[in-house]
Amino acid sequence: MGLRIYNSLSRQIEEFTPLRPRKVGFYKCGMTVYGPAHLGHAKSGVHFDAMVRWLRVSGYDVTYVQNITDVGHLTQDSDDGEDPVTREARKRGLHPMAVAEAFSRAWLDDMDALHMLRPDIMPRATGHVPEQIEMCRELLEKGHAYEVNGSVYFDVASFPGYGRLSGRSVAEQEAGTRVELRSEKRHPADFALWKRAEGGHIMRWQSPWGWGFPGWHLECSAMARQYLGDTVDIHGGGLDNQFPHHECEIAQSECCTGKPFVRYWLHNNMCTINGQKMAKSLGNGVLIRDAISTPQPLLDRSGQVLLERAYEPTVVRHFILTSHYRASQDFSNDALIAAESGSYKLRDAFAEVARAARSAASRPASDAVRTALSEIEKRFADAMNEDFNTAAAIAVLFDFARQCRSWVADGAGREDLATVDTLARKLAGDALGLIWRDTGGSGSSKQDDLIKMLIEMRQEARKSKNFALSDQIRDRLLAIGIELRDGPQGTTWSAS
RNA sequence: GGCGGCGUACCCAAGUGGUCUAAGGGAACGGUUUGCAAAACCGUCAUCCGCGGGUUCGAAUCCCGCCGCCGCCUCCA
Repeated sequence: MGLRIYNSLSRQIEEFTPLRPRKVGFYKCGMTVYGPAHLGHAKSGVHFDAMVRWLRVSGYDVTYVQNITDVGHLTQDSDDGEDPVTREARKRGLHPMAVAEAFSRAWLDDMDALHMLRPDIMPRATGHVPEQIEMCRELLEKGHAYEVNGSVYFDVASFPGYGRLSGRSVAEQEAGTRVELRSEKRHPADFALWKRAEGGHIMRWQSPWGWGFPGWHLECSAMARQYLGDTVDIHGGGLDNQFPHHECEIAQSECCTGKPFVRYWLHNNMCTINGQKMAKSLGNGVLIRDAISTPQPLLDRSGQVLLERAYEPTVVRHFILTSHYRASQDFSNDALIAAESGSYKLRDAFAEVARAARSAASRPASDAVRTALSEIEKRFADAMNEDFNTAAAIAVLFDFARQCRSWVADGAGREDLATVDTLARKLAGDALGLIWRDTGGSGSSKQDDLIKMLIEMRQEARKSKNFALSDQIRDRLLAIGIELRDGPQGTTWSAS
């Protein structure tokens, strides 16, 4: 069975067929770099990362493009308001590009921590101004845009498809929209392709219409076209960007190229924390960097606990993947604790297989193991192929982990265990990006040797029934985060 | 006001017409194991899927009504 994905455009699950066989052009709306990334960015990023990983594991040659918005994204509406990057720069007394640079790097750090694959191309809006001007020019030429006082607006009335993605009609919207006075636009739904730069505007470029800067929506159309061609296979982003951002992208791109812009639109749902929307006004936003490294409990503005402590990045990732990308997900301390216990169960089972694969005796490969593995792989693929059901895929991993334990306990041979280990790395690691922090025990460092020595001393104490001493060794190691585990094959340990 | 989504056990969360007396995880409880623990393993844990109707041979899954929660419509992943 091949991949089936939910297409926001048709509102149903469709079989996935890329434009060119085995090749996928994947564009994801990246972030606007005026602040550090929060858990919402993590949810979106992790889910789209899992999709790209799965496409690649499935044999597709994916070109993954994720933009960085560093100019043009206005805080108000398309013809008024300030660029948030510029606003942040003013607050900090920095150049806007310095702000963009700082938060771009911070975002890369967060992505890396959560084991998101770096996009193949991370284009920036400011680096593609000529392309945007060119697109603007084409749209004017084709009669889909008009210029007013140095700004260029897209003429929504010229594109009958406008509203199809988000299920709105321009006429309906007019009724609910606040009356826009003193607007230059012909129609309230028209949006800016190019904005005239007023007096003190720092981020500005020379254009056929004078000094100005590009509108937010235009960058994605221009950059997607630049790197993926007129039609991209998959375009992803947050549900909150479905309207107006994606709607506007479609209008610009299709009017410009005359071709369908996107074959499959994918939208991830939003997240909440303790049942509430994360909002600046509530002071309950949780940054990725805090979730994975805070030394103390995270509180909201009213002193309520958001997260008791930090969680390993892979635990955060695991938690995100236990819900579907189109479902909303609530972050809470309890939920993360539960995810942590479960995630470490997988980690430990797979680590044990890897360990056993190095030490087990050689033995002819077993048909039973081979059959079980292909069964696991099939169930996992079925889950992922059904609109990237990562939650169901993780459920398969738990079954897999249980079997791993029993193979090791039953003394499976080195060859079988190596095959098991390879599959575990493929499904958990390559496909889902569940790559846990090294818990030690590979036996190569001085610390490992020391712990090994203490374990041996504890064994001596236990043999001579000196339990006071053996327990003391165990307890004191635990106090510094090293947990001993006694098993039939001896004692293993892991460091937290 | 307009548009859309959701409500599954103590918690998280899959499943969207029959294989569902509902996956998986966490917690809890009982047991095996252990010098004692931890880990691991086995077992128990929703006859039922917000509530009330309806359609159907058959519904958690479709339709209608109600209640509750959330999102979008202005920037947000």
